[in-house]
This record gives sequence, structure tokens and C-alpha cells, in this order.
Amino acid sequence: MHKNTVIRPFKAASHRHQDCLDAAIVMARRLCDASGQRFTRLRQRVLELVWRSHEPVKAYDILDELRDEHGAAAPPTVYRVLDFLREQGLVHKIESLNAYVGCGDPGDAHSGQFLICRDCARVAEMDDPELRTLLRKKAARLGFEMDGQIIEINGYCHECLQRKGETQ
Amino acid sequence: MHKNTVIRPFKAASHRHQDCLDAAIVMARRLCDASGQRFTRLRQRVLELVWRSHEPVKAYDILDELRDEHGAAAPPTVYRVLDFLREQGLVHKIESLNAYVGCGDPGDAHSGQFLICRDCARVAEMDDPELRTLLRKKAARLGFEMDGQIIEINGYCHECLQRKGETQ
DNA sequence: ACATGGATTGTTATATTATAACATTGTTTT
DNA sequence: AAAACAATGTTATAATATAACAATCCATGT
Repeated sequence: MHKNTVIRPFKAASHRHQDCLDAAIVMARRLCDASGQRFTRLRQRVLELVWRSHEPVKAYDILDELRDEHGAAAPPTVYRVLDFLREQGLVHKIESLNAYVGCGDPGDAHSGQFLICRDCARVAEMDDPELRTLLRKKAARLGFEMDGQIIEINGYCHECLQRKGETQ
Repeated sequence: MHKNTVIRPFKAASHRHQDCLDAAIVMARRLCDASGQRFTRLRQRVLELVWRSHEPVKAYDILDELRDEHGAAAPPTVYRVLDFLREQGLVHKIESLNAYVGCGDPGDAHSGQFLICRDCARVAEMDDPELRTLLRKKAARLGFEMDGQIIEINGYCHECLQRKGETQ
């Protein structure tokens, strides 16, 4: 069976987010162990902060948190860890927001395809092979060899659409 | 006949770029006239600077140019004009580069799909309805209503691939 | 245990990208 | 010409990110 298209769909507002967070940390530790990388306390803490919710998190918000609990901490601390986490495929950057989200399927490196809700600001991740293939094909028609993609889709998630429908 | 998929493909290195620039200015003036917007000297100059080449241009590079020729000029001058040009659909922002490119088909508003060459740094624009439709469909499957897209594709353009093949 | 070498984090400074707020100038309409 | 609005100028600052070097940590071989 091939990989599911949906990596991290929008979750119900009622979901137990702690489970998302726990799963992310467990996977991260496993991956780092497997690849011989060190999943240090700082790296874990930053990953936890990125996973605080399904909304993308700003680097300087992470920095503020670290400062509160940790004393030191300057921008390079955060950016270095974010770079590390991105290299490991544990975190994605949303370019149009200058913000970062946890990856729900960090097994293999992928650039991801993101749905961004204009209303609740949450992000869901797809990683659809059909899309990627079509993109590659379209690019190839112009003689272009694709080796990476950034796809960020703006709009409204199911929950927010429903909520709007109700209050009307 | 429906609109061509390729808005602005990569051009041969030998193309007469002055023609690109001239066409862009003419279209811009026409569009602004049609919509009752003022295509001032400053706006035209910024658009010319964006169209200096097919590489995305940084806001502060535009600012430096303006300063040389114009005396005053501070960041808001540039950003305001860029915002105006983007609203008119004359210019696109490449989010992953924080840089701006001219739009080769500014008739109707569209978010564009960009091919970015890692080698020569040039950008080509597609606006493929099939891609947009597929994206919208995939999003809809997750209950998401798409109303905008950012697509930036990294890789290597035809010319650079050829050049590499030769020098090998 | 201890030295050592590489990885990680700390620290200071600064670069880059972008906006807020208000003053001035220019243009159109009345 | 005055009023009203659009465009630009001006000053200050916010937000995002990196460079460069110092200190610390930690796995490994001895």
C-alpha cells in the first residue's frame, strides 16, 4: 500500500493535542537515534514549542519562551535548532508567514504542501504524490528539472466554514 | 481558445530584454489607465527596476537605485510602490526569496506558479489552470476551500542544464 | 580516569526585510 | 481657490535572520 496522501489534516478542535505533541517527540527521538543525531534537551524543547498547537510558530516567539524558562537564549540559538529540525524533516517553514510548523510524518524528507486557514490560522500538511508529479511534468515541459517545491494554499478550513455557516 | 499555460517561460540568454521591459511598461500604463489608477513616475521607475532582468529583485536593491538617482527615498517609498504594483497584478513576490519579479501577463489577477533556477537565479512564471484545479480539488477533499496559492518550484532551467552537460 | 576532537550552545554584534505614524506635496473636484 | 483625496517624504522602529568567535559538552580511544 502506498503512502497516504494526507499527512496531517485539520484536527477537530476537541482533539487531545497532547497526543500530537507526545507522538512528535517520540518520533523525533527515534529518528535522531536512527540517524546518529543528538536529540538534545534544547532541541526537544524547541520542537515542543513548535508543536504547541497546529498554528505556525514564529522564531521570536520560541525565543521569548526559551528566555522565560532558560535564562540565556539569543536568536542564533533558536535559528540553529530550527535549522537542525528542518534538516531532519521534523519541522517545516511556512515561507509566506515566516513561521514554523511541526511535521506530522517526518519519516522521509519532503517539502510538503500546506493548507493555511485564513480564519483560525492553523495549517494542515499534505504530501500528495500526484500533485508533485503533475508539477514536475509541467515544469519539464518548459525544460525545467524540478528538485523541490513550495506549495502554500490559502483559504478556509472545514471547521471555520461550518462556524461561519452557523452564525450567518 | 483558452489562455495559454505558460505566461513567461525562460528566455534565451540572447533575447532582447529591452523589449520585455518596454512591453511591461506599456501594459502597465494601459492597465492603470483602464482602472483609474495613477501610473506615476515613481511607480514606473520601480517597475522598470523590477524588470531590469528576469531575476527577482530585492526591495533594498530597488531602494539603493532610487537613492542614487533620486536623492530621497526610504524603505516605505519602495514598499508602498511594490504593494501598489502587486495589487495591480504587475509584480509578484517570490516568498521563498523575499524578492520581486515583474508579471508577464498582468491582465487578470492571479497568484502565479514560479520556476526558480538554482543556477542562474532566473524565474519563469506559469499560470496553469490544470494545476490550480487539481490543487483546489485536493484541498476540497480535506474540506478546505482554497482561495489562493503560492507555488514556487526550485530546480534547473533548460539553459543551465545544457551548459552543465557541455562542460562536463 | 583522562585527554582530545568534534558537536553543540552561548554571546555579541550586525545584516536584512518590513511597517507605523505623521508631515508634506501633488492632483482632482467642486 | 478651497476642499478632499491620493501620493510621497520623513523619522523611527519592528520583525526576521546571520556572522563570527568563545565556551561548553560529550563520545571515544587510550
